[in-house]
Amino acid sequence: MPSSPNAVPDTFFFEPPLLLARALVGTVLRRRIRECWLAVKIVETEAYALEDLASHSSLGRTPSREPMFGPPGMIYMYWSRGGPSLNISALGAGNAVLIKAGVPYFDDRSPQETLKVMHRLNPTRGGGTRPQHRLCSGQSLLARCLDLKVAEWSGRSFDAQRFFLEDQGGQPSLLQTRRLGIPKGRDEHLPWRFVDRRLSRSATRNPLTRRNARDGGTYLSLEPGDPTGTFTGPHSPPRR
DNA sequence: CCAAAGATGCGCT
DNA sequence: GCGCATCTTTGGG
Repeated sequence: MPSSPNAVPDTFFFEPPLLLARALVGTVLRRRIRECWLAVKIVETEAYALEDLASHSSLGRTPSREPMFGPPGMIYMYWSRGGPSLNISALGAGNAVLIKAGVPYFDDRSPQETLKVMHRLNPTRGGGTRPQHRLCSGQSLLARCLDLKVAEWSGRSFDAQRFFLEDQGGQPSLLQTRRLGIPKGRDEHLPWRFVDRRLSRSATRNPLTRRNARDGGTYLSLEPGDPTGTFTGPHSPPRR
């Protein structure tokens, strides 16, 4: 028998974007494909805000960006550079969290054999099988291996029948650092990205697996219960 | 048309 | 593992 659904309550999403981004790391996305429940544990997120030059919402309110302005917990998806990306609206109009990377997750509801389905949904360019730790180690890879499409999911809410979020109760040790892919002058140095330290090799480029200058070796350590991070490495430039 | 909150392959260490 | 060039696909201008 499958275990009973354990979706987070709507109130889970009623947090400002930085707190929600932090809270989301370690939670599990459940996605039903026919009779099969796929699951991915989130290992990396980024926060975006209305008054944040990197955010889509800062570019103005349009129909496709409308979910970012909706109530907390709305799904916002967009397509960029050849792939889809999954976001969840946070407390405050225009605020959201980008789900940046994950790892396949298994339990009674989502047994090991579901891995085959995720591999089939997200093959390499040549049709080959990815290493398991790289199967959903990026925002588009994650959306693909859960079969989440912009047209189908953007503007919707989570749904206990097909796609929902589950809190596993763990508080992973995190690092907090700069977001990726933000152009110069667009609030690129805000440390609004959160990575599960233990699973950092399944995240995108980060200070634990890469040493290049774009992260500047600068990050914060966030331990369970810490209200704020502890600096590790040189200081980053101040905002504006 | 083309920039974009990406991904990949390749050459090097 | 790391850095960079190249490929990708779409919506908004």
